Amino acid sequence: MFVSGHATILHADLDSFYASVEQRDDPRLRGRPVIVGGGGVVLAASYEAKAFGVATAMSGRAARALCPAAIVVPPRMHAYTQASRAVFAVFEQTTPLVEAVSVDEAFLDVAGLWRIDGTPADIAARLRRDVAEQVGLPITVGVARTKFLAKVASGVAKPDGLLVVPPDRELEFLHPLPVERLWGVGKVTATTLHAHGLHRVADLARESEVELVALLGRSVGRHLHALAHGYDPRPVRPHRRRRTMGAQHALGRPRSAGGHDPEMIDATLRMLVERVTGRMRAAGRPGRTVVLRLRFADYSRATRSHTLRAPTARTDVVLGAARELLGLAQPLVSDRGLTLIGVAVSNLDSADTEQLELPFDEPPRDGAAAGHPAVDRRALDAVLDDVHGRFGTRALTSASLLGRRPHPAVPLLPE
DNA sequence: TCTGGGGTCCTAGGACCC
DNA sequence: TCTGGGGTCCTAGGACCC
Repeated sequence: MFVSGHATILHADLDSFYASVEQRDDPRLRGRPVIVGGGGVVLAASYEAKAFGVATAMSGRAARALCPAAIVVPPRMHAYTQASRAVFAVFEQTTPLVEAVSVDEAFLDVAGLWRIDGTPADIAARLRRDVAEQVGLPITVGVARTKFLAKVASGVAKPDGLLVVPPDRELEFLHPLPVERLWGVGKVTATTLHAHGLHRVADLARESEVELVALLGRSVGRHLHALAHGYDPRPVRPHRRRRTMGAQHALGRPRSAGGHDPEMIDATLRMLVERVTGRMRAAGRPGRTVVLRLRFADYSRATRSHTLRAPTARTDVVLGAARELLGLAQPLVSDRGLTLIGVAVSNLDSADTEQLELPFDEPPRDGAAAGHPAVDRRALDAVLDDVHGRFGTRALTSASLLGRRPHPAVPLLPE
């Protein structure tokens, strides 16, 4: 067993985030069952509502049936974003090693703060107090030696709690828990495990890695075997960058047999692309792969993607690609009836890379860009110097892309 | 329970290159 | 000419998370 090291990782998780913000901002909602809902679905439920069985992602109708007294309020995304920023500011003032998991959740590594700020348990207690005083929201913190155990600990400690898992008592804490508590065990995996008589983490820990891999596949099998033994080497990684940006919209079931009006679908597509590319430009993150997501009346799904030659955040370019992809999927659309449409862009770069463009006099044909008659050699050298100065030698490696894939607007990508 | 909107990671086959 | 192995990129689908 691997029990060396101290419990220095915090998992901080705001309780029923959206609902807590609503209760904070409207005293009449405090102590009462509150549902934040939009589009007929529960986005968040206060603990008073959860006591009736109301859960996130449940349909509004089902939630009202369980808890007729619940107060339903529409979401105020802007308020939640503001609250999230304020909470993350408290995290950052605790330690620079903050890894955001979502708007309401983060890992903090406090290993280096022991001497100055006290034990991790002290730091966690202070963090909870600071969030309550400065932002007015309840937050639960789990403290353990690994990210996974810290996360499980916060889950067990909810709501408004604090739980430390000492390194020498990890398995004692972990093994009685149901397998669904493991990060990465969802509906499908849980069903598979149950079918083989595996219900608790202890059951999992008794299986060999080979057996779990045979049952669940290489990645999931290995992952769960490691977690069941308390092994999780993943470090807290601050400043992780988003890899995709997307937007989607549910259309509802088509009324006529012919499906939704094509003009309405195109307008939706345009709206989604504008939303995504607007966010990309604001974040300075152009991207290369355009992904169209579709869902149909029978709940089947499909994705179609296209990778562009150069990253872009331009609405017209992304919209053009998205329209082509929709055309590609037209047989499915007319066959099954469209109920949801989504656009995402992945392969995101940083803006610095997009601005570094090589000024060709005319689009080069085949062959290496360097030395090509259409290329201004001095301009190329200037760009390479600039790239080298900004990104170092790795960027120069990337500049060889030019020779392989000449294009009028090829960016120089630092890998 | 018939489902919103935003993400991450893994797998697998085919194209293509060396 | 036949044959092999290794690696990367692209596309599509699926499980999972909040």
